[in-house]
Amino acid sequence: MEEANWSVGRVAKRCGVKVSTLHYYEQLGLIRSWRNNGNQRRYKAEVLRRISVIKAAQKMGVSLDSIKRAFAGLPDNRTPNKEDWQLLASNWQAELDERINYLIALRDSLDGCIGCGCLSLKNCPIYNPEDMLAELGDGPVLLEKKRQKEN
Amino acid sequence: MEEANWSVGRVAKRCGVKVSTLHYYEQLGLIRSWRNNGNQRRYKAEVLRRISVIKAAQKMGVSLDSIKRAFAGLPDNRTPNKEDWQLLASNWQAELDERINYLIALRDSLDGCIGCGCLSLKNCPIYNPEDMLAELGDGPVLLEKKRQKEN
DNA sequence: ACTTTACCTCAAGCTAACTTGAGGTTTTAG
DNA sequence: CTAAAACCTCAAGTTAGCTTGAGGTAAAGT
Repeated sequence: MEEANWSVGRVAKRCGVKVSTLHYYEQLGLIRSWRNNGNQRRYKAEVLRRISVIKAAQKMGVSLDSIKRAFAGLPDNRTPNKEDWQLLASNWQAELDERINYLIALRDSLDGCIGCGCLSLKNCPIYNPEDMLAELGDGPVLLEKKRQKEN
Repeated sequence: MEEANWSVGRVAKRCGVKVSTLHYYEQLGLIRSWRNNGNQRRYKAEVLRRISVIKAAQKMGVSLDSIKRAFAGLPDNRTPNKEDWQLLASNWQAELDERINYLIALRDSLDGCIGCGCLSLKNCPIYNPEDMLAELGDGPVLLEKKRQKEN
């Protein structure tokens, strides 16, 4: 019960996730632990921040895979510190901005459609797949697509 | 090749979806067809609008299940006409508004975090699960939750 | 007529992000 | 010391929204 030494159960409770989720994250390489004599997982307090960053990113619609790559890009694969966090967050924020803009665009064309009751084959911006909305992609996956193009 | 009589392939091409997607939607009861002599699916042009509504709703983050229930709520389970569409769209738009607000709130607290580099256990609005973001729920499922409460 | 598309059904597979369960061990509380 | 609570591993199940494949039929082009 020392401060520096967390069991899965405690971490889970503190972070509001299930133990199985922590197992899963560890399996994916998102968090790390060492084992005590009895083969039970032990964590540094650091893991709490790491999990919080994961959860924050997920709320933004970032995939675990993407988060993993972001972490991997940090020097020494360390848990994000202030500066790291700022960098990650601003990247994800850019993605978030795009998603918000996409949704706003969608909402606005919807506005038009509600006004006009259109959905006529030719004119409706929502009806037609080839228009401006299409260019914006599928929202949450935007950053992914860009990254893949860059490779 | 008459106007009133569409094959799956034609519908798929026109709507920019795969044939298998149409099979799938039919299986879910989202669209309907009848069969010709050779047991092949035939559709009314109506189906195009229905699929467009589905796709538009999906872009807004509405689940197929939710869409199905929305359709089922229409008189006679008909394909949404202008007025129906206006009703559906304004419901979904409300949900969309909430999601946008949620994301904007998230982005803004992120702004703060980028500025302060916080993520201290006590203060950060993103770090703590119990704060205002939590109240807003998980975004895309908002409408679902509400509906379930109402039942 | 013939050949290439297009279509059919049904089952199984896929991805993400987890959860559940079985069978067994370790810690902790009293 | 003992019993309950927490932990362990590994495989399999879950949900959404489709896609893929196998094995076979129908329609369309030439």
